[in-house]
Amino acid sequence: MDRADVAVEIWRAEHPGLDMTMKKLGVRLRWVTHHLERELRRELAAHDVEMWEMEVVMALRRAPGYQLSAGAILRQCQVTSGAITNRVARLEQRGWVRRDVDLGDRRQVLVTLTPDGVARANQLVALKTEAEQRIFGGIDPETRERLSDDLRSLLLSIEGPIHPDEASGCFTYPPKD
Amino acid sequence: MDRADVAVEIWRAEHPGLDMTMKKLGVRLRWVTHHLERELRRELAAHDVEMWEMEVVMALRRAPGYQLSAGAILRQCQVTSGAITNRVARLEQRGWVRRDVDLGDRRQVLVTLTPDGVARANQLVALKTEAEQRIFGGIDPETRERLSDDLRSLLLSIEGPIHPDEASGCFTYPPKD
DNA sequence: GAAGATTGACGGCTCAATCTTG
DNA sequence: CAAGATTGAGCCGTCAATCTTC
Repeated sequence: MDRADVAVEIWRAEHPGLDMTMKKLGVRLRWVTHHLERELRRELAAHDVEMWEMEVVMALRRAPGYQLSAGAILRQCQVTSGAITNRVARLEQRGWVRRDVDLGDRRQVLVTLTPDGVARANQLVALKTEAEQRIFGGIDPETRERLSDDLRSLLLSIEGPIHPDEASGCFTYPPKD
Repeated sequence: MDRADVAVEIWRAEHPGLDMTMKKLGVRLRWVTHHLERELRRELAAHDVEMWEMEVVMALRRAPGYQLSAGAILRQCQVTSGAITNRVARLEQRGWVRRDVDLGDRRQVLVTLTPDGVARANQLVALKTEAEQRIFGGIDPETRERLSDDLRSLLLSIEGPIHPDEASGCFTYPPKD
């Protein structure tokens, strides 16, 4: 009997016979994700890092040359362009990233991790891994892999496959609304 | 090849042999949840409702007598007490809820759905169900149920079982931090 | 003193408007 | 005109301090 079972009990009483699988699935997804983020937030807070810093730094850490355009960052972080402008500005002030105009297309701004930024990013990888292990370590590996595979199917059904070739488009978000 | 496969490719290249299951699991969880919330947000926006309104109203809709203490709402919505005070105040202003002092324990405030609030809540149930079907409808029922079951195991391993008897404690959040 | 709710300062995000470049 | 980034206004959440009631 988990949180989702209890939550849908009221609906089952009102509308017996209805399939509650999707409702339960939604509740469980939200809560597990919530716990994961909470755990990560705690881990980071102990090292004076905040979630938004990690999101940007990790996106750059994965990029070739530790460099991404502002637009590419916003697609990975799932926030608006205004938010990215502010985030990058704050990171620049702390000396973790550098901002340059793209000479090929002067509308774009290229954000690059500084050596300090790379060092910081490498710390964060470890912290993130610890948080993940603390949250996901409680179930047996078999269940964990099945879960990951099924979530993969679901994610594919929502946003379709990602082609690794189109490096720049890897994380592009569906058109707009 | 989904978003998670692409994202961990850089780590696989740097540290071959490492188990990436947990990392992928984390990425997929966050993105699926993100899509679910985005879909729900769009659905609600079309009816001039915002997420925070729905969270509070739905929590009350499920409660016996459509009534919950401010603290109970806070535990279901996963926000701080200050946020709840504001949310309830705004809902009260729109006439969806009523606020009364608990006569049994005058420290507590009891929040109750008004008839207008109940009507509104019933609309929202339908909207939420539509969003869920749009997000979860793309995979076969078998996978969906397995996914729900495995997430149940994971959620139980994180927060333990919930006893339906302790009605008031159903959604209580672990001590503090 | 502890628990529950409220308040206000502050931070970060969204949104729309604007500017620049293609 | 379209695309990318920046700006400022407004909203909402967190956090810490405060007040009331147990």
